[in-house]
Amino acid sequence: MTQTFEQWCGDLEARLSRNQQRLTPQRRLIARVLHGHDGHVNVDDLHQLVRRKDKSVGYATVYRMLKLLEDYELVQTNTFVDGTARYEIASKHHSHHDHLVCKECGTVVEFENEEIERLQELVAAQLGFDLVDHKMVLYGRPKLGTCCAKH
Amino acid sequence: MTQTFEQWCGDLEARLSRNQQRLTPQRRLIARVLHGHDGHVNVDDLHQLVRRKDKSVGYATVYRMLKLLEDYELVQTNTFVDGTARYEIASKHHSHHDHLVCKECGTVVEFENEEIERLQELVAAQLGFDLVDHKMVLYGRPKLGTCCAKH
DNA sequence: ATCCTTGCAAATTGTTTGCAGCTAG
DNA sequence: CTAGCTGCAAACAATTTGCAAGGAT
Repeated sequence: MTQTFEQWCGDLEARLSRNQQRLTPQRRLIARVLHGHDGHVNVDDLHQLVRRKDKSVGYATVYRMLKLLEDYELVQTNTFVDGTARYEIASKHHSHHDHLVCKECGTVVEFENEEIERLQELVAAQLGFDLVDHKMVLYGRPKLGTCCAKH
Repeated sequence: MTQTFEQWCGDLEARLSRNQQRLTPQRRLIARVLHGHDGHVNVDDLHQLVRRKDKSVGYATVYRMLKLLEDYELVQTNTFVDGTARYEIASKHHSHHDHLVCKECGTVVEFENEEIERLQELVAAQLGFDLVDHKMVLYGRPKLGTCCAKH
């Protein structure tokens, strides 16, 4: 279930104004670019993309915006590709997914698995916790010599 | 199933000499401290601990040693506590475990779950991969107001 | 007028590297 | 002697921060 930019940005604006913060043109632009991207952007690329629309936007603004979105849980941060932070939009209206990384070529595949999620809740419960969030990354080698994307 | 330091260090020495590398006093010391620690050490603390035994050991040596151990898969690296790298010994003789982090106080709890591991292999297989490795971190909030360790 | 936000540059943090000297084989 | 290893300091990369100026309420 995907969410339109307007909906997502509405969430953002609500959160911002609740904290007497503003949805400035720069922030809206960054939000739009991020929402349009298919995920796993790093800061550098995001900054580049934003600059294609507005040369004046600075690096720090992108970082600060991402931090905001992170705090508001409107993006999900990953570091599994190459250690540097990568971002994808997230919200309760987007269904949760996890990632599998190909050890051969680095391609990232997304997947969902209800069963595992259920077991994770169970495990947490057994340890005395309510499961709030989780990160799971699988690392695989492609079967049959055929690789996911490249080669 | 835990492994003695001697066994683990044997593995290390074997790997090293296979690559005409040496188990120097510094490296042995770092190995010993690391093996004695109960896990999730960061480089800084490890360096401190090592220095309590030998003031002369430098920061870079610790980093280089950890990289070695990582390459040889004799340590497992985590970054989930605060983003900086933390290490714990690992080997085929140590059973695999995953982590749950308390959102309240940051305490890390370890657990194992056969069922989830099986499902992970299944998911990978369905996507056309052989599962090589995985990382899973659960984030939880303690039930009943009682918290894991602190407070 | 106040307070949030911005871009820039400088600062910080975590980690890696170059190098001259040292050490084991 | 050769090759690996060390400590130190400098280099690096990713991210954060201080600050003076700009803009919204």
